[in-house]
Order: sequence, then C-alpha cells, then structure tokens
Amino acid sequence: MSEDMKSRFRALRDRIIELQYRHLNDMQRKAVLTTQGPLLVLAGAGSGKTTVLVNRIAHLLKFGCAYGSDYVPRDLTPQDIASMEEYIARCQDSGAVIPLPERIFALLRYRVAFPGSILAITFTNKAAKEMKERIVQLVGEAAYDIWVSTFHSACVRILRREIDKIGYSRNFVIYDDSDQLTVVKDCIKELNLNEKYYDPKEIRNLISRLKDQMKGPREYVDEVRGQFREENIGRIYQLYEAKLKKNNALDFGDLINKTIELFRLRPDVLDYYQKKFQYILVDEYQDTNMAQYILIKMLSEFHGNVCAVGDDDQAIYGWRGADIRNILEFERDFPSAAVIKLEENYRSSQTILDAANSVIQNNRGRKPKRLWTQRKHGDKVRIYQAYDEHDEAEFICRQIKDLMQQEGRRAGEFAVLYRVNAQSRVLEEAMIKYGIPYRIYKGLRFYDRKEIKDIIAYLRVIVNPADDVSLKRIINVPKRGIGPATIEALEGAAAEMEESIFGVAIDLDKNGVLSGRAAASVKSFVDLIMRLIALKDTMGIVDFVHTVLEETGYRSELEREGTMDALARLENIKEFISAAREFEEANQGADLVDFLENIALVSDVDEVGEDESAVVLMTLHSAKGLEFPVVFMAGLEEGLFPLARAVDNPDELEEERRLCYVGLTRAKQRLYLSYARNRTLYGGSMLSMPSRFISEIPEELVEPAIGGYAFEFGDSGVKKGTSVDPIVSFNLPGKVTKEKTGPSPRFALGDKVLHQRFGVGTVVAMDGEGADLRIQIAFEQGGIKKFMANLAPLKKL
DNA sequence: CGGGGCGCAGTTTTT
DNA sequence: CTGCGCCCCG
Repeated sequence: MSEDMKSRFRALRDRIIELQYRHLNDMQRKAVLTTQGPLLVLAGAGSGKTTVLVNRIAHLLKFGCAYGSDYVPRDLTPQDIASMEEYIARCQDSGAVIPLPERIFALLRYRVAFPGSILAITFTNKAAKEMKERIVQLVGEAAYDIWVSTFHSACVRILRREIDKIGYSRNFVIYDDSDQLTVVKDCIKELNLNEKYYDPKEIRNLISRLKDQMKGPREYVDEVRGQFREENIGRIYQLYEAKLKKNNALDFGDLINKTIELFRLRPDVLDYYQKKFQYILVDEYQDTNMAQYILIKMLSEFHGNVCAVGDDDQAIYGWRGADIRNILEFERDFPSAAVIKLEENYRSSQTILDAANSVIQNNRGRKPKRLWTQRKHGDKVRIYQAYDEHDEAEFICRQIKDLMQQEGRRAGEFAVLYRVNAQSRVLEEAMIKYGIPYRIYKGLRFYDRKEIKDIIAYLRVIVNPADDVSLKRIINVPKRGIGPATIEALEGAAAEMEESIFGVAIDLDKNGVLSGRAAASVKSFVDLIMRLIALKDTMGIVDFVHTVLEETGYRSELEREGTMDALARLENIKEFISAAREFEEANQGADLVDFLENIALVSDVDEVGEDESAVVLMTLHSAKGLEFPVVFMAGLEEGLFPLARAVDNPDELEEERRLCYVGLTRAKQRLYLSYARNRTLYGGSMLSMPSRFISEIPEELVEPAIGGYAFEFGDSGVKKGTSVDPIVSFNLPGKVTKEKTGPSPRFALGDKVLHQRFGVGTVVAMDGEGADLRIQIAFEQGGIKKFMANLAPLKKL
C-alpha cells in the first residue's frame, strides 16, 4: 500500500468521524475526539457538557482510538477510498449525518473500548442515571457494562469485592452523616468530655473534612500537638475510627479512603483496576476533594486517559471539602494534559450571560472564560428593591401571575432561588396567598425520618449484628423493657470483652452480664433478631420488610398510637415499602445488603423539577445543574448573600460569588434579582444594603422592576472607593415618590404616622440622624416595628 | 417513660 | 421566629 494511499485514508477517516459529530460545535467535537491522554474540559454553564461526555463515551465504544491515529487497515482497497469519498460528498450534500455503511464503519474502527473498560464518575446518582440513559440511546445495551456511577458507588462496588483484604468484612454497612453524629456523641460521652465545648456537629464535620484530605487521627494529632482542645478532638476522632471499625461500618469518607488504602496495601488489586479502566471520565471535577483526586490519579496511572469535565466558576462546595485546586491545577497534576474550553452557551440570553460574566469576573484565580450565545440579547435583568421580605415575596408572586397571564407561562417555568432555607417560609406564605402552585425543594432526605431510620436500623442489625449504633437505636423501639441502665451494662461488658453488644447479648447465659427481668427482655430481643436473621434469605425484600414490621411490633405500635403523627409515620413507612418494591423490581436478585447500600448512597426519592405544574422554590445550591425559563433570585443583600461571615474572608466571598454565578446562569429567558431593605430573619430584623453582586452587573444590563421602592445605587453594599463602583442609579416611579426618599420628614416622639402596610401607629423611639434616622413605631395593630425613617413608606398624620 | 417547659443556636448538603 | 435537645416532674 502506498504511503500516499495511507495518508489519504487517514484524512478521509478523520473527516468521516468528524462528520459523525457535526451536530456538536467545534470545541465539543474536539472534546469528544480527544481520547488519548489527560484532558480537561472546562465546561461553562449550559455549554452542553453532558452531551460531550455521552458522545465521548459512545465514540470510544464505536471508533476507539482511530481518530488522528496512524492506523490503516491492512485490507484497505482503492475502492474503499472511493466509497469513503463518496460518503463524505453525500453527507455534505444532505447536511445530515447519513448512517455509515458497514464496510466503512469497519475500516474506521481501531482499538475500540470495551464497555467494562470505561469508568464515568458523576456526583449524583441522578446524573449517573441520566448519563447512562443517554448512552443507551446512542449505543444500546453495551452501555449497561459501563461503570457509570458516583465516586461512592464505584468505591462500594470495589470494596464489596475486596475489602476483606484489608481486614473488614464484606457485609459492611455505610453510615450516613446522622449515624456519624451518633457515633461522635458516643465518643464524646465515653471520653467524659462536655458536649458544650466539643460540639458534636462541628467535630463530625471536622472529621469528614479531615477524611476528605486523607488525614487520619494520627496525622491530625501530630498537627495539633500542644493544643488542648484539638488534642481532645483528636482523641474523639481516634475513638470514632475505632468504633466504626468495630461496627464493621464505613462512613462516606471511608468509602473513598478505604479504597485508596486497599490500592496502597494491595498493588495487585490496584494493578487489576488500573488495567481495567482504560478510560476514566469525571464529571463536576471542580467538586472533587483531595481523596477523590488521589483515587483518580491512582486509577489512571496505567492508561493515563483521564477526562475531567467541570467548571471552576461553579465550585460551590468548598465547605464540604471540595478542593477547587483540583481543577485549577489539573494541568500540573496531569502533565501533557489537553485543555478544551466550552464557552458557547445553549441556555440563556446574551444579556443574562453578560451579567453572569461580569459578576464572576470579580473573582481572582479562575480560569478565564466568557460565556456567549448565538441567541438574542433578550430582556434586561430586572431588579426589585423591596421594602421587606414580605414585599419581596409578593412582588415575586405578582410577577409570576402576570407572566402566566400575559405570556401564557406555566408555573413550572419559574424558579425562586435563595441563599438560605429560612427564606422559603415567607415566599411560601405569599405563594399560598396568591394561589400559586409551588413546590419547595428542601434538602431534607426521606431516609432521615425517624421511622425510616428505625426500620433501616433493624435491617442493618439483621445484616450486620456487629452494628452497635443501629442496635442501640432499636433495641428498645418499640418499648420492650430494655432501659438505659441495661444498655449501659451491655455496652460496658462489650467494651471489656472486645465484643459487639449483640455478641454479649447472645451469650447472656454464659457471661452473666445481666440477670432477672432485664436479661429476659434482652433474650427475647435476641431471639427476635435471630428469628429475623433466619428469615431474611427466605423471601424478597418487600416481604421481609413487612415481616420485620410485624415481628418487631413496630407497625402495631404505631397503629395503636393512632395520633396524627403516628399516621404520618405509617404513611412514610408505606412509601418506604414502595421504594423497596421499586428497588426490588429494578434489581432482580438483589439482596438486603444491596438494598441498604442503595439507601445509603441514593437520596433522591422524589425527582426535582419534573413537576411542570408548580413553581419551584429552592436554595441556590440545590439549583445547580438545573435551568428555568424564569428565575427569581431573592434576598440579594449584603449579609445574606453574600453571607455576613463570608464578607471578610476572600475565599468564602469568592465562593459566594460563584454561587451567585450559578444562580444567574440558571435563567434561560428572564432573570429577576430582588432585595429587601428590611429583613426579619431568625426573629431579628435588620436593615440591609443591596448585595455587591448587584452592583457588579453593568448598568446597561439591568432595569428596575416595576413597583419597587426607589433606590439609588450610591447605597450599594460596597463602600465607595473600593473596587466596585456604585453604578446603577435611578429612581422609579412607583409606590414611593421622591419626596419620601429625600430628607426624612421630621418625626418626633409621639407623632402619629401612617404606614403604607401597617397602618396607623405612634413613634415610640428614634435613633441616629439625617438619612440614618431609625425610627420605631408602635402600630395599632401589629406591634412595634423598626424602620429607616427615610426609606419607610411613612406619612406624618 | 413520656410530656411539657426552657434555653439556645441558627449557611449551603450531590454522597 | 423556629426547631431541637435537654432536663425535670408526674
């Protein structure tokens, strides 16, 4: 075969492969076709990164490493060249992707990937599921063997097979953060420390963060040597680790760290997985922590094909241990990495993107990016200055109603985003008042409910009787006469004998730890558990859950209670059972261990944003990854967003700004930003300045929303003379006219005043002067309220 | 052991 | 203003 023909073939091959991805933009296509070596895809918001990931995986399965390679099939004929040319011509004429003729397809493929050699990591199970579905659409059933999962699921999958090699039993249970908290509390108690000085939540979080950085108790203690309190925390951590180990339990951090430990201790195991995973893809790379980075680094060592996709501007989980340096330093960590930026946005109007670009530009230490779109500029960003949070909420509701009426929008097209969950209540009340269907998406997980945790604890004990934490939870639920003293005796004996509580309880006859009535109660509990253990493999999961509920008396107890609360719990249990049924149907042959694992790792019982008929209310964090035609961002006030505690910490402030960026880029068509001058939060009221993020948006991109109170942007949240200029300045015709924003009327103590909202009242206190005059008014109805005299809609009577 | 009262804290939460 | 955790009393 002539060199000429070879190079002709390569050129045609590459051209044909490119044509397969003509529906992608140039950068997306490049990301799909760059299969060899490390690759960082910086995917801006709405830039189609999932499309890239999915197509990339499909491409690996279909064409392997053909593109750009030297490979030329041996049996290539001049005829083939001709038909390749003809195919290209046909494609170009039709403008569509014509199915590849069999022969050409065969010529193009080179070292195609096995599904089992691809590992695709996502951050949520939902994302994993969606990705898998989309891959199935492209390549069919081959997709089932691809490892598309979260870090945690992938690690569990490995550990279930191999963890016995590092001294755990393979039926380990997974502790979620509330289990962690229980253990931490136990530790504090056991060490005779005071929960006042050793806040369990704080310590739980610290332990998690340490694990994210792969720091064990030893490393921590070394670090804090000489600091009394920290040393004690180190002791708590140490004990915590011992307890988990003893209970044969792993927490979320362990899932990653034990996998790393396994790989370090057993090079043969590492070798197997390194060779297995020829291609590794990591989505949301900006949210990875150090341990996860190390894991990826280890796994990719052999083949070196890591594709990290993410957006440093959307890194909003630093407080959860995510380390933004992972994405910023990818090129250093993976030398010779290619970097591709996806900046074309398919979601928002240019105006919205410009606003988002302007805000995020104020962050240092980011990868320069600028989102753009081929779409129209669209509407300006509307800003509403509300008198207070009620006014703000009502504005949002009025606006939603108007848009539904005038533009025929459905409720599902709107999202209201806020910084803290506490903001949702007022919004919710307004939604009710205006008769707008809404859904609040709260982080409250279904599985966190007491009754569900109880059932789960039963199931865990049945699977793993060494699980003291779960055992203690249910040993006396429902009441069966095993009080705190009894439990303490069992626990003490267990510690002494280096046994689990259940291990002690099962041997009461021999060890004589208890006697009399307590012993009898414990014995019957042990019998109950033994009976259930014997039954667990004789029936399906759903039947077994029913059996547990009957045998333990849990259900009858609730039925007996008969209160509203008990009924709600029974409802939740029903829901749990239907979740179990769903799981059973979707996973034929899965056992109880699998089910429990699913519970621990999968939180989203109900899907977000699937409901077309309701406005969705959620925090900015929860909104990540979603999009809505109309977005309201509420509470853009200094002190709330950015949060007060973030303003004097540059890193935290930047994270707040990224959060703002995430919020802005959720909007497809319309974007509203609002803030309240008077906000009551947590019982205390505060006077707030508009968020600096508002003033970071150029004036020409914004306009005041109708009906707001006049505002002048000299009062931007940032002091004059700092980097942010007070840029927006206009007055609105609206509820409040200029006279009311000018020099405040001279109020005196005892004056009767009329407030637009609260009606008639009497001035009872004054503080400050001029524009800063604060005034307290006792209303005839509604009590005493505080105002800024020159802002409040007040009239002297 | 359960309920009521008190005191206190109170970002964000993919696993 | 909530929600909870804890303590005390019946």
